[in-house]
Amino acid sequence: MQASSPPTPAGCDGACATCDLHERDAFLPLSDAERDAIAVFRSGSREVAAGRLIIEEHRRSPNLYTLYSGWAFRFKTLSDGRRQILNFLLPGDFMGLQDEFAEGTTYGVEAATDCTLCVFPRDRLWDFFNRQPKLGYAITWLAANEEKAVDDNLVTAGRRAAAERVAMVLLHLYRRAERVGLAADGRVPFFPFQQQHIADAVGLSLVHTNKTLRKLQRLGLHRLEGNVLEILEPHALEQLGDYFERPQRPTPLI
Amino acid sequence: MQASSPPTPAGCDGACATCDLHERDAFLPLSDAERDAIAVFRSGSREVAAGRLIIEEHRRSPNLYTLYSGWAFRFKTLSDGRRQILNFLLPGDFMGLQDEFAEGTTYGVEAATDCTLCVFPRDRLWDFFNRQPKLGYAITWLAANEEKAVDDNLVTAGRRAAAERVAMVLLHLYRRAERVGLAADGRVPFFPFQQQHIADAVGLSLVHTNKTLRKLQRLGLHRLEGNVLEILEPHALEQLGDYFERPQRPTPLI
DNA sequence: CGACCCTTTGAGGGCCGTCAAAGGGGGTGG
DNA sequence: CCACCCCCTTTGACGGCCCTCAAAGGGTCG
Repeated sequence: MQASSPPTPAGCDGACATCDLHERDAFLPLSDAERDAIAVFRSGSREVAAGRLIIEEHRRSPNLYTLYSGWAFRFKTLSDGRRQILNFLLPGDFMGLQDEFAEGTTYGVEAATDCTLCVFPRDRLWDFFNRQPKLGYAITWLAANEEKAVDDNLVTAGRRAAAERVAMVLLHLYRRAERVGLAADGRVPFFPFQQQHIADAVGLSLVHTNKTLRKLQRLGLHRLEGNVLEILEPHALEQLGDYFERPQRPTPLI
Repeated sequence: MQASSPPTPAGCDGACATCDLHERDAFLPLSDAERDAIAVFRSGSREVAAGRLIIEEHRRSPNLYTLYSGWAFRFKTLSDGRRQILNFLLPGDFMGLQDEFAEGTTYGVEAATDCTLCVFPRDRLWDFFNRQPKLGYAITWLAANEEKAVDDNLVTAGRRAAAERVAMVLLHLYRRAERVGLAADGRVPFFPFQQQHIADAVGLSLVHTNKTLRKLQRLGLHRLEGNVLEILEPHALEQLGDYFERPQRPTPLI
């Protein structure tokens, strides 16, 4: 099941001016001056292997990151080991802001697949805002957008029944993936999450998550086998999860 | 029980230069130029009675707000009426950012007590960022800080047992109130929430929330009667809720 | 005094968690 | 090339936490 892996993404050559992520229509176009400012802000890139931590819980990260390729997730753990996934990270997502303004990091970020990251030193953030208010505005946009995702997950964990939770998270992950070209035609060809991840995201136990996934699959709503996810009945999943979303407009990319 | 109400706060006279919230040491001091910029951004003030909506769900608000006085909360509802409270709002909190970047508002904000708000027209936000990058940075700070609160609530709803949830939310509300002078010495003299609010915040039913509150009260951890909340054993509540937090540093105030 | 809202308590059941163990695929080492 | 091991998935059994239903208690307001 772990055998298939996505085609290795085009590496980031370190030049933001030729960054191919910016070409995608999921993201807002940038002026040359803005690209230059981002290049100045950026200190380099970093590779993190699947399963390793990008940001450690309870330790202040000296860097902020943009996920350039791969899948990751943000999480918190309680002292007895219970883990809650807060939200998922896909290419273009910005991370590390929350602890800019706190005493210490309060969450961790783990790479679900091999990941490539753009690295931004935390201590250049204010200078970046100052030089390019428009990009500061863009970062605020990204922060607000991430909060919306956490809001949705909170409603899921707090108020949805098991089948509703699973329906919602499958649809959410598919749509996020489709938006950045990691899925198409109802199919995520390299779905990187195990059932434990889904359980940790929606607030169910692993066993009950499995039973619920099987139930929805028997109903023909989706297919999750190996690491291929297929959304067979998007409308039914929407209905079941009470989860309707308009297509997202292009977002900024730092 | 609804009889006692807090002393009416000093009204906002409309001049940010003399705003008394800024004097509190919970907030970062501002330069005169910054206060002026905020005054230009601000279009007026608004009063909302307890129980009324500040921001309506699914409708785009033309304004952003800072809560000047009172208690409020942000929430989402599912189509069958189930409601989840996302986070609580106290004086100094900024609201409305999330839908700046979305198609429509995806959450509502309700006043739990009579509230006074500073009103900021949404369409002046970019100009505000442009003129005062430092205050744009401050808004990002506020957004990131609010996301941290939602993160915590998600862990609560997703992974904590009933008693843990209740312990955590009581402690959280007390600390938030204490920080802005609405509580002291383990006592919140005008606690504005009903058990239904607590239930909606932690993801439990009203009945089970009541039973859990009574259980913790019998154990002597807290007292909640009428609209007075007393935290009797903060250390025990921390331990039970696995919820430890360092005192928060001063935050920006817009 | 009655209506209404919120709180409180009890009864019963179902959803979901925990425990346990088998199945299956891939990787590793012999 | 095969055997073994490990990780993940799957299924069953059982129990308990929490939800729903129901109704009484208490305070406030008209």
